[in-house]
Amino acid sequence: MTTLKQVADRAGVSSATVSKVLSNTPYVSADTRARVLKAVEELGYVPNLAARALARGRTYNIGVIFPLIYTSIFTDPQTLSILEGVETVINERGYNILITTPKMPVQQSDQYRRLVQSRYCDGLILLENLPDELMSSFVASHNYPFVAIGYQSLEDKSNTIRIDDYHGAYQAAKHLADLGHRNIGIIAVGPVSMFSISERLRGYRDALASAGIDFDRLPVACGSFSIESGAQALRQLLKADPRPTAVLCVTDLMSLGAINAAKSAGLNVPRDLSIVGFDDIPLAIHIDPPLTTVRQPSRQLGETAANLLLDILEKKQTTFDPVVLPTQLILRGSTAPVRSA
Amino acid sequence: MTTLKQVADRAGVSSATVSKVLSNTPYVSADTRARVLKAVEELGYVPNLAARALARGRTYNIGVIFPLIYTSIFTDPQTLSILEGVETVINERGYNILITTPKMPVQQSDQYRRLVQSRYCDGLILLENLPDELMSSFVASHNYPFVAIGYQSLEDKSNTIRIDDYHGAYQAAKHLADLGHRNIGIIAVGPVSMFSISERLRGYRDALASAGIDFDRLPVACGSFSIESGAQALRQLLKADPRPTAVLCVTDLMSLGAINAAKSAGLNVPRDLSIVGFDDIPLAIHIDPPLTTVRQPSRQLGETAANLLLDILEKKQTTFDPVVLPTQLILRGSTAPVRSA
DNA sequence: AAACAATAGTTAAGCGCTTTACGGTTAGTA
DNA sequence: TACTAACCGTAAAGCGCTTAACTATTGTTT
Repeated sequence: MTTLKQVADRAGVSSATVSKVLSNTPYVSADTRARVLKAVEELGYVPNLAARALARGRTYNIGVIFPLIYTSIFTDPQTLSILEGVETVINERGYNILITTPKMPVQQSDQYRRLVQSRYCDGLILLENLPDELMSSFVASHNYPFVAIGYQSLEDKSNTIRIDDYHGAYQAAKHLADLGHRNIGIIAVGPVSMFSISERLRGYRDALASAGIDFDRLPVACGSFSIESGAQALRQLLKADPRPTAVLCVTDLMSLGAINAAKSAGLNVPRDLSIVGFDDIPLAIHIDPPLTTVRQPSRQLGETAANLLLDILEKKQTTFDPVVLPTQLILRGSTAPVRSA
Repeated sequence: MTTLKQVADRAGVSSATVSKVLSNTPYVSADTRARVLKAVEELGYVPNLAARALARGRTYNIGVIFPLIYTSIFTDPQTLSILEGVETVINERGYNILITTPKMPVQQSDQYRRLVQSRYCDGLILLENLPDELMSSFVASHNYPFVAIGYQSLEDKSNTIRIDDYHGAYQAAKHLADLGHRNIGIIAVGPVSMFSISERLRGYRDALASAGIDFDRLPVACGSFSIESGAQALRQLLKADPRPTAVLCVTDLMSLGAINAAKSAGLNVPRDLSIVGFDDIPLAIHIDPPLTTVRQPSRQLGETAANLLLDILEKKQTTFDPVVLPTQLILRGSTAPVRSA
């Protein structure tokens, strides 16, 4: 392994000078600079990042902590889009990305604690969606720079970025109400409580209330994010009396299961049953019927989070006010007006 | 931030002793050990990993390099499963995982070179699937420990692990031939050439040859991994004369598109057209009709790769012979006997 | 021509940890 | 009892890099 010293010897300068050249510090003559760069080239020198990290007090690592809830984050399209956005920005801006997916309870995860306490990263991006598993306060108490994606309950709620779950859900529910549906089944997630899901449910509730529908009298079934669990939930909802004419589903993946189950039960979607999802996963447009759903800018969420964190680290700003990205109702073929009985 | 020195002072010993305690070196009295651990506890001490890395010459980072081909790796279910397997093992065994998805051409990617040359990781896991973008030789030339997932062209082909694309494809094609299909369309991927895809095509070719079918006279269309591209490819195949009665598709995602397109064209799958995929993505069982496909143990691929790499790093072994994991044909509803005209 | 500023490069002190070499004890053995 | 061997703990060097502090040179200003 070539070291700074070897480059310095070859270029006939001190190692401090080489360091200066490599970090673009001013006050190095063009001639020296050239000699140094030549030596670097010839020796194929690349700085030892561990040494640099120690000396500079910065690792150029960004930690990404995405707790796994029901399933691996690697099977959840939304989380992946976020991750994709994060990865792009972090790498473009010259940092490394270090991923951890601790199991619950997060606080007891070795990985998690190791990462936070060893300060092996310059900053952290947290997926903060579980009221019982909040990381921000712990991380903040270590004076660790971070950005939380989701909801968090620090006093000031700063450094948080999320999508507008509430209004997205509101629109979805309003859409069904506008189509004349009154008897609407809900597919939620349980028993683990998640901020985003609660907000979506709150959106449904308020929208339906505006249409004179009492959310609390509606049939509710809980899934666990998977397609299959959505199918099961729908089967359960179909037992309700009177049978729902529409279903609000808090995630797209479960909507797929619901549509399958509805078809298997001999129902035509949307004629007999309208279904609306949430997320707008890439697949949503390819299923039959194409899914009416709420689009959320997941990739942008990741990009923004990463950019904000790096801006903070690079002192371009200190903290930032909560950012809320808008959602959008996408009308496709899985919803239709209620048929008069 | 608490340092070793502070712990040492509090425990009334030298920092060397603290270091010994923390690394379980023998010859420390139970009493001293207890005092040290107490001080560690009280101060909430956690070692600075950058300093440790510098002193030990090991970072406990494992780099994962998955080049992005047509799309982000974050949208490819197979890659994700591999990643999931890798992540699980790496974290369980106390390492950190550092992910990079360089754009092509890989060799010119800054991220890629930075990671390889700075030796910031103890070892690398490479997704090696592109003949024109081979990384192993470059990495090996840096004396960097690595494991390649896929196909690579180092002389000895050691330290490679992959699935049995050839036999999986062979079985898929044989299945169609056994059902009486003679006129079979192929949905491949192009124009970028990939080892795994070539092997699958070779499997098709040999199986069909055994059944007396000349692969070269079969209609072929190329997609680009996405669902939509699969749909387009199928539309193209349907123009062939005579129209194929079955389609072999090199990936499941494109099979989904193909099924959709077939339906849109008024064809019944499998009655009018049999379709068989490759991968067995989670969704395969949930579509209509459920997809006949070839299952590959992607997660296990990732786990094995990670375990082998760590074994090498921990000197449990040096190199290993190529590992080939078996594939399995999964019969579902998208294939049926050919109808006599 | 004196005073100062800007430029170019060096020295040396760390960053926080690991580890070798070594001194001092204590126990075991002949 | 003397000698070895196993223990326990410390001092100090060093991993490879950065960066203040410093010297020396050249250029600029009045």
